[in-house]
Amino acid sequence: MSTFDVKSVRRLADAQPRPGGAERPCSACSVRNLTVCAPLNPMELSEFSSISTKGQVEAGQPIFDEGEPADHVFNVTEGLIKVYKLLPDGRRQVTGFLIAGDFLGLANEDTYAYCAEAVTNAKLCRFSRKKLEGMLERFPQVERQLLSVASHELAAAQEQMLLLGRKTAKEKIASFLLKLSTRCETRGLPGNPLHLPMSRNDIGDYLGLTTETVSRTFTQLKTAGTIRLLSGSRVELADRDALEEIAEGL
Amino acid sequence: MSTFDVKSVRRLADAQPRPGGAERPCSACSVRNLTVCAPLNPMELSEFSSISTKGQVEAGQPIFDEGEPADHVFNVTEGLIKVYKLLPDGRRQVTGFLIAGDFLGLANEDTYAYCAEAVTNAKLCRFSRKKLEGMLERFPQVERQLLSVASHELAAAQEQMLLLGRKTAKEKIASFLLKLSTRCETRGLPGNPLHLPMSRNDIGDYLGLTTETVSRTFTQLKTAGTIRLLSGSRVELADRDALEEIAEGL
DNA sequence: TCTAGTCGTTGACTTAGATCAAGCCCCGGC
DNA sequence: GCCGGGGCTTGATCTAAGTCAACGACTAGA
Repeated sequence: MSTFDVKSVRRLADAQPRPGGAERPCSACSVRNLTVCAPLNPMELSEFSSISTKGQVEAGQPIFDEGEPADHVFNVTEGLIKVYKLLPDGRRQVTGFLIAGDFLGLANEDTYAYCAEAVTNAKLCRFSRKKLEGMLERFPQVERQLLSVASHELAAAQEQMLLLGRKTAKEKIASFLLKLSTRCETRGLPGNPLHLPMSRNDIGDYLGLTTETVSRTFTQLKTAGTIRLLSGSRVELADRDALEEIAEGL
Repeated sequence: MSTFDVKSVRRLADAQPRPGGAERPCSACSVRNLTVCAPLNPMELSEFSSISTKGQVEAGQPIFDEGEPADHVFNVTEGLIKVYKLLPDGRRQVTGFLIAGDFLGLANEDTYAYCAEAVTNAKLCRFSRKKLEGMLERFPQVERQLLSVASHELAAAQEQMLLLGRKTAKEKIASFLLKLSTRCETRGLPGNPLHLPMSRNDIGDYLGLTTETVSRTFTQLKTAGTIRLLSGSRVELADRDALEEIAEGL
């Protein structure tokens, strides 16, 4: 396994491997059991890891843009990534926030259908798509895992459509906080209090709202005692049951 | 291959195979080259088809509901299916309209995460999930195809999130008409004039709008000469370029 | 042919959330 | 400690789309 970093290149997708890099092996990966690599045994993992490179991106840096050749796929191992699509006039829809263990770059076309950008400093594990596809024949369990990941993402996408199309601002915020909290917990990150490193604007673009409405809704929930806004962009979900009722429109 | 129909049962998912049924073989299937079966050669197809049953559903009949055990997956061979999710108070989000060649039931949980219902009389090809999973080991090209289908659906889902979160009513309607039109064309169905057998209400629930707004927006586009409303719930896309500009917010 | 019911259209009015416009707070650099 | 600037919050106002209500157009069945 080689390494790379993006101190000097604009995009992680363009970064060249740094062959001599000393890095923790995949077997010691913090998200070992959460990713597409999970079904591999140690020996297989070692072979599989030969096509991967580890890298890091600084907060605010793009990883790839919509329309670029989709040459790589990634595993997020640390930090927060946002994925979004744009309209010509600049309107933006954030389609997902990715955390440790999430897979990035699943696409069937030869170009990316969306942009990906680091929200915080982040670390990723990068695979050449071409090499990965070659590997899949030898490791069908990874392909199975990819299908499973895609199915889960599809279910999540449908849930998000329900949110975007039919929920009120309050319901959207409550759903967002709950889903992110449980997702963090399943990845070994603190779920309550919950860290929200993304801006109000990012949250708005994820929920189909404006910054102002996001802000107002947070204060509303705070005033009702349902959440508490802490320092360091942290939120405490003070009354989870209430949030759950709000999220479902009850 | 056996057959079944749902004259006497409420749900296609519950219908029992009718072993003696005389049916066209899979090799003569109208969507042969559009579905997950596409990568199979005639011999493989014949073996593969042994686990499938063909069936039909009448307009308005459910195929399965959210939360039911996800025992089957389906290929739509004829007609129109709608897929949707509900909130406890009845608000509904249609997450997709499926036509000939579409795959239904992709899910990774043991229960369906959404409801599926026939909009028009429809024909489907049904597979037991358990048997299908067993087959996948023998036919990795089908698994590959499933991953490809899932990736495409994921990209479409992200496109729909952009629509739901950030587009205006007019942009939503224009995007909807264009996308459905091209999708019909790739499946060998007429794309212009376009048949819209679903109700205004269904369209609204797909686009995050109300019936009234859908109706008003249609008249608006009609008045502008961009579309023409024909008899038999058909729409002519009179000015495709204009529609495309509207859809992208230009 | 009449009738009842469903779906679509149109109009009048309301409203959730957007927009516009200040301030405020917090953090980093000097 | 003192700016300076971005992000966050709050207030005032506006508007796209929702709601409520009526009516028209098909369709299916008596």
